[in-house]
Amino acid sequence: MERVILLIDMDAFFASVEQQSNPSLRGKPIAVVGAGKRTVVTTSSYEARARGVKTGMNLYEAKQVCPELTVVVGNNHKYTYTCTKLRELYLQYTPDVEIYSVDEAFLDVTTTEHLFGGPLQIGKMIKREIKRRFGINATVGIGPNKLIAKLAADLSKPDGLRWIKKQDVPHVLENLPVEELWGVGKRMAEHLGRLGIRTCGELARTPVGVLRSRFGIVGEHLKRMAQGLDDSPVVADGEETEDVKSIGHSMTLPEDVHRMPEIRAYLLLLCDRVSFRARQYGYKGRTVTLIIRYRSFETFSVRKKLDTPTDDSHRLFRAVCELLDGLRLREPVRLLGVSMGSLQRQSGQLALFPEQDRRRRLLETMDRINLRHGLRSIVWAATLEPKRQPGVISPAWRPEGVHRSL
DNA sequence: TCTGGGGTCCTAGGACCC
DNA sequence: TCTGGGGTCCTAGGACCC
Repeated sequence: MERVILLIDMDAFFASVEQQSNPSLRGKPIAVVGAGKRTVVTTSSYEARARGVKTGMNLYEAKQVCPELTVVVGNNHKYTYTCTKLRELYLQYTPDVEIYSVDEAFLDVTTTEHLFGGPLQIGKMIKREIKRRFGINATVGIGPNKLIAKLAADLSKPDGLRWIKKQDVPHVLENLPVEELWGVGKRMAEHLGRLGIRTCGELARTPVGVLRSRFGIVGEHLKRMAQGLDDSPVVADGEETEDVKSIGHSMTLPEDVHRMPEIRAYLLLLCDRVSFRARQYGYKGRTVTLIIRYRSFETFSVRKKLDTPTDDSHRLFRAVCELLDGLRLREPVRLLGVSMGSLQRQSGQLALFPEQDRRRRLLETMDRINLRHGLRSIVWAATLEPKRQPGVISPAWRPEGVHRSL
């Protein structure tokens, strides 16, 4: 059966939520940012976008292009709450709801659309309900697969509703610039441009052999996308079959640091967060990555593989310190990151040695306290030193309970 | 006065084994 | 003594997404 997929995409989500909860912000150019000094624009209202404010700009830049800009420090709780409520709304139309990010969701309505008068009707109803309950605009894209649904939304936002039917796909794609495709960024577009390929139509007509020799496996994928083909399923929350691949945290420090004890203190904090999350998800990791960004913004990473997987913050920390000790830092450090990969599901077996068992019980106790009384109620003494204001939630965040593989 | 944070996937070179 | 090639694992980096 031909599939019918909806993509619901909130318009300027964080900014819209802020304008809704504070009426004095409505109709004004606003930007939602993190709490620290070294922050960037996470989302800007359409009024701000019209004046040139873009996601990723630092505050100085944003104020330059739009002096009347109102800057709002983001409130994570509002966005996560709204996201959770939106999910409940979507579930009224189909059980196949994939929360793709905090402000985007795919709905597979193939088997339920007839109950509601068709895909466009569902799109209209969802838009109306979102407006009524939350006061914000959403764009709905509809297509025979996720790729086209996403494209339909991108082409009709803000406050849009568009259905690209299967038979219309070639016509829509013919003169569409390749970078409009989901997965084709600036670099790939430049690459294709040098081959004389600028539109999806041109890309679709390029022999697959040419693309494969140039881009490898990605080339075959490009050709399929340019034809509007995409088999990827809508994966409902809780139905994920794939495991998480990596867990990491990074932070831009309030000030550049060069003293090793300070660097280690930040790293212990990061290791604590990473291993805490690994334990919550029930994963242990073997690959440990240390990410460093210098004051000059030069960024690099070093990794090592452990003999056995771990979810213990101090084992992780020891590995990170070994990586650090192997480096000669040439500049003050602006950002530090710790990531764990090669994850495997925790078997839950008892530790071989009593010492490990005691350690595990200690970690479990700390985790319980932190879960009950709020994160970082109890921490290792060495992590107390560095202070940092929380930033705005990443748009890729998903609410607890709908995160994959929990 | 500069430039966030969470991920996934792919590539390429070197080590090592058969 | 000198020659080969395939496969896998590991590490570093980059493109891309929200």
